[in-house]
Amino acid sequence: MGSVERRERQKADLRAQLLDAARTIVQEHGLEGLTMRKIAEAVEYAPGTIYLHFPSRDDLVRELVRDGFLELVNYLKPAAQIADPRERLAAIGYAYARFGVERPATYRTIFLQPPDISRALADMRPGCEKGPDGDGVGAFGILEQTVAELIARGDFRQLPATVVAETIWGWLHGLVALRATCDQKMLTDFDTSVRLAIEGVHRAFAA
Amino acid sequence: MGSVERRERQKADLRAQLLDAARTIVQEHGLEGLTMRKIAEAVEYAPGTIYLHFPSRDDLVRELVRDGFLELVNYLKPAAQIADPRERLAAIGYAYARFGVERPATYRTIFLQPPDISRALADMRPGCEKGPDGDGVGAFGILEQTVAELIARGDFRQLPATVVAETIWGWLHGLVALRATCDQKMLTDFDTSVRLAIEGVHRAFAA
DNA sequence: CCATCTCAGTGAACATCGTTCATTTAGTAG
DNA sequence: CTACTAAATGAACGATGTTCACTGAGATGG
Repeated sequence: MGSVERRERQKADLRAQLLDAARTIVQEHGLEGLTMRKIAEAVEYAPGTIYLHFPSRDDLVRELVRDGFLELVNYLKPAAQIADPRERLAAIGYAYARFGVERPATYRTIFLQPPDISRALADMRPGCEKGPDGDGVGAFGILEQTVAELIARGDFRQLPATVVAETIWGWLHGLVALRATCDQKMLTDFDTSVRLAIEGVHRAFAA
Repeated sequence: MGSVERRERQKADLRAQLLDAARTIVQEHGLEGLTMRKIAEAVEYAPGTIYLHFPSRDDLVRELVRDGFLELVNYLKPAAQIADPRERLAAIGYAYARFGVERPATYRTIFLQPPDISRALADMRPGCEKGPDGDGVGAFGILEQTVAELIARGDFRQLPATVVAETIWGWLHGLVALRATCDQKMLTDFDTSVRLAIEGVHRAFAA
C-alpha cells in the first residue's frame, strides 16, 4: 500500500509547517519570542505534537540556524560568481552586510546566540562546506577561497588564507553585529562603515 | 535619631549584595542563567524582596550592564594614559581584546543582548561619557579622542573621527564577539587575529 | 464486516521562570 | 504599652519547556 508513504509525506509536511511557522515568529518577535505554544497555535496543533517531530526546542532552533546559513549563502551566491577575485571580495562584503541589515533576526539567530547553542553548532561547522572540487560552497568557504586567489595572485600578502578570511569575516561581523543589537546607538551611516571596512581590507592586506 | 540613616545604609547594603550575587551568577552561568530566585537564595532572602530594590529583572540587568562598562573602562585606563596616540591606539585595541577574553560573560552582557535590552541602553549611551575638559572618559570616548589626535597629527586620513573610531570598534568587536560566542569554531589563534586587526587599522586609515 | 493494532495527536500535569500582593514581622515613635 | 511604618515573606498567577497516560482514526488481518 502507498498509505505508509502518504503518512510519511504528511509527517514531513507538518514538520515543514512547524519550521515555517517558527521562522515567521522569529522574523517578527526574535528568537527569544519563539515559543513552542506559539508554534503549535500557528499550525493549529497541540503543543505536545511538536515533540513528535523535534526532540526539543533547541533542536528546532538548530534547524533554523542551519537554514539561516543557507539563506546567507543565497545572499552571497551572486557575488561568488564574479570572476575577478578583487571585485568578488568587495561584492561578498556588501552582500554579507546586506544580509545582516535585511535579515537581522536571522543574523542574530545564526551568530549571536549564547555559547551553549553555538557550541553544538561548532561541531557541524556550518559555512565551511566544500564542494566536489574542494571549492568553498559554504559561506565561509566562499570567502576563504576568494582570499586564497588574491594571495596566489600576489594582490594580498603571503599569509594563511584561513587567517585572513577569518579576520575579514570578523571585521564585517563586528559592524553587522553592532547594527543588529544597538542600531540606534550607532553614530555612523551603515553604508559608510561597510565601505570603509571593505576599502580597509584591501589596504590592510595588500602586498 | 540616626536610625533612619542606618536603615538606609542597610538597604543600600542589601542592594549591593544583590548586585554582587547577580554578578557572580552571570560570571558562572551566563546572563541567561541569572534567575531572581537564584539571586534571592544567594543572599538568603525571599524572591519578592528583590523587587523592593529593583522594579524588574531587566532593570537589575541594566545595572549590571552599567558597571560592565565601568569594568571595560578600567581595562582601557592604563592604555589611555599612553602619551603617543599611535602606541595608545594599539594598546587600547589589545586591552579591549583582553577584556573580551577574560570577561566573556560580561562582554556578552554588555554588547550581545537582544535589541529590547540594548534599545534601552542606547538612550543612556554608555561608553560615550566626556570628562570636564570634553575629553573622552567613557570607553568609546577614549577611542574616539585617540583617533582624533591621530587625524589632527596627520597620521590618519582626514575623515570624521567618530566614523573612524566606530569602524575600528566594529572590527575589534567582531573578533571578540566571535570568540565570545563560537570560540571553538574559530580556526585562527586569537592573538594573531587581534594583531592583524590592529596592524590593519593603521594600514587602512594611514594618510 | 468486524476485531485488532498502530501511531499521530491530545491536553492535563510538572517544574521553573518573572512578578504580584495580602500578610506577617520587627523596629521606631509617641 | 500602643500605634505606626516599612521591610520581608511566601503563596499565588500566568507564562515557559517538556512529559506522558490517554484518545481516536485509519490500516491490517481474519
